[in-house]
Amino acid sequence: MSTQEDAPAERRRRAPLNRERVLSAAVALADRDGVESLSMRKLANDLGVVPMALYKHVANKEDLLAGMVDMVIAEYDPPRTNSDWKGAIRSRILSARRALLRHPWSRQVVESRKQRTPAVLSYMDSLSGMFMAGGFSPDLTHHAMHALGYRIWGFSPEAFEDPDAFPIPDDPQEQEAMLRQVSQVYPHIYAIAMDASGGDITAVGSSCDEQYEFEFALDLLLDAFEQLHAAKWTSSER
Amino acid sequence: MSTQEDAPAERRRRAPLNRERVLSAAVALADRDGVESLSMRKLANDLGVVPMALYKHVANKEDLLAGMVDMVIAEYDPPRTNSDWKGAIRSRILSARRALLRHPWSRQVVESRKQRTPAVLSYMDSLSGMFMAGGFSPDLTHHAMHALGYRIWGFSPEAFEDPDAFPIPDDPQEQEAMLRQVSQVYPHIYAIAMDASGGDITAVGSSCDEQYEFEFALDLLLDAFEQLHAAKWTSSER
DNA sequence: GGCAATGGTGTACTGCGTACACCTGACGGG
DNA sequence: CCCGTCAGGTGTACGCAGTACACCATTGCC
Repeated sequence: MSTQEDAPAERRRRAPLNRERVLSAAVALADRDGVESLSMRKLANDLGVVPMALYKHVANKEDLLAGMVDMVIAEYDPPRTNSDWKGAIRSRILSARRALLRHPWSRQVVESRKQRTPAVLSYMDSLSGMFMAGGFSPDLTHHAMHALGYRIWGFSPEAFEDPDAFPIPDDPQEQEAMLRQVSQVYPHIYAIAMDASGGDITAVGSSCDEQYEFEFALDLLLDAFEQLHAAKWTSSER
Repeated sequence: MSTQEDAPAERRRRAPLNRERVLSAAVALADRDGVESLSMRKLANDLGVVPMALYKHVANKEDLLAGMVDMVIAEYDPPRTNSDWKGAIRSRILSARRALLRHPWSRQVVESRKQRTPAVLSYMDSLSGMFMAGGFSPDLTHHAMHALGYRIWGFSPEAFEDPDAFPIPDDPQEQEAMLRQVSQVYPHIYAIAMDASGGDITAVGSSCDEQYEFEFALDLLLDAFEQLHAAKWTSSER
C-alpha cells in the first residue's frame, strides 16, 4: 500500500508489478472478500492489469496461494530467546495465531497446501529448534511437532464450524420445540451446550470461546510433552 | 455395485437413480480417481446419465459431498459398550481412522465441510456420550472434544504433507550436496529426519509412520484428559 | 541505432456448477 | 380407456474459472 495512489487519471506508466505487489494485493483481496472469491481475474482487476499479466510473476494459482501463506508467516513475531522452551514456544504459536486471525482466509489455505515453501520449512525448523534447545531429543521433538499439527499455525483443527448449525428461531414457542427435539436426538450435545452457555438458550450458538479452546489444547499438549521429556520418553518401537 | 451390468446394449429403462445410488457412485469415483477429479459431469457420466439428472437427487455439489461424508461415517464400527471410556473412545476413533483410510479423499472433504449433517452430529453426540459415561463433566467433555478436533475423524491435522518435500536425487553426489544444504538451512529438521530414519538417507522421505503418530497423539490426549478428570478439573473462567 | 529481454495484452480454449424449459413414461381415478 | 399428474431424465445455455499461446511495447545495453 505505497505507490498506487495515481489510480484513475493518467495512469500510463504505472510502476511495474512484481511478485511482492501481486502477493500483497492478493492478501488484501482475501482479507476483504474472503479467499473463495479470490480469482486471478479479480486480482488482476484490482491491480489494473489483465489476468495473464499475473503469470509473469506467479507460476499459477497454487503458487500464488503458497506465496500468500508466506506473507502471513512473515508476520509472525521472531522467537523469544529469553525464556524457557515452553514459554517461548507458547508465545510463538500464539503469535502465529494472531497473524492467522488477522487473515482468516489463511486457515483454509494452510489446510489445502501441499507444497512446503522455504518459509514454511523455516518456521517448522525454528519451532523444532526451540524444543531441542529445551533439551528435547529429536525423537520426542518429532512426535511433538506431529501432535501439535495444525496448531503450530495458530488454529484449532476442527471440522464443521458453521455457527448456524442450530439456528435459533425467534419465536419462543418454536424455540422450545426445537430445543426439546435437540435434547432428545443429541442429548449429550444438548447437555454440553446448556452447560457451556449457563442455561441461557439464546447464547448457545456463540458459547464457544475459541481462544480459550485453543490455549487449553495447546497447554494440554505442551504440558504432556514436558512430562514425557521429564520421563525420558523415547518412541518404543525401534 | 449391484444392478448396472447392462451397460452398453439396450440400456433403456435402467433402474431409476436415487440418492443412495448417486452417493455410492460418487464415493466409488472419488476412491478411484481422487476427489479433485470428482465433478458433476464425470459422476453423471459414470451413471450413464446427463449431468442435470443428478440434481433431482442432490441439491448441489455441497450436498453431494456432505452425503459422501455421511456414507463414510456409516462405515464406522458401532461403539463398544463393554469397556472403560478410554478404551471405547480409542477404538471408536481408530475405527473412524480405518474408514478414512479406505476413502483417502474424505480427509479433505471433512476439512472443507461447514454444515453439520445429522450423521455428523450423531457421531459427535455419541462420542461425547462416551466421555460422559466415563464420568466426565459436560464441561471437560466439551473441551476434550475441541482438543481432539479433527482427530475424531481419524486423521492427524497436519499441513504440508507432500511426500516429495525433499526430493531425493538418484545421483549420490547430488544427494550429498542436497543433504549438506538441508543440514545447513534447516538443521533441526535435518536432525529429526536423520534420527527418524536411523541415518539411512534414502529412507528419509518415508520415515514417518503415520499410524504411529496418530495413536501417539491420540493416547497423549486421552491420558491428559484422564488426568484432568481425576483432578476434577473445571474451566477456570466462569 | 539495433536488439534482446522484460512485462503487459488479447484472444481463445476447456471445464466447471447449475438455472430453466422441456420431454417422457408410469400410474391412478373417472 | 383416457387423461392429468408428477417423478425423473434431457438439452441448451450462461457465467465464471484457470491458463496456453501468440503478440506487442518499453527499456537498457552494446
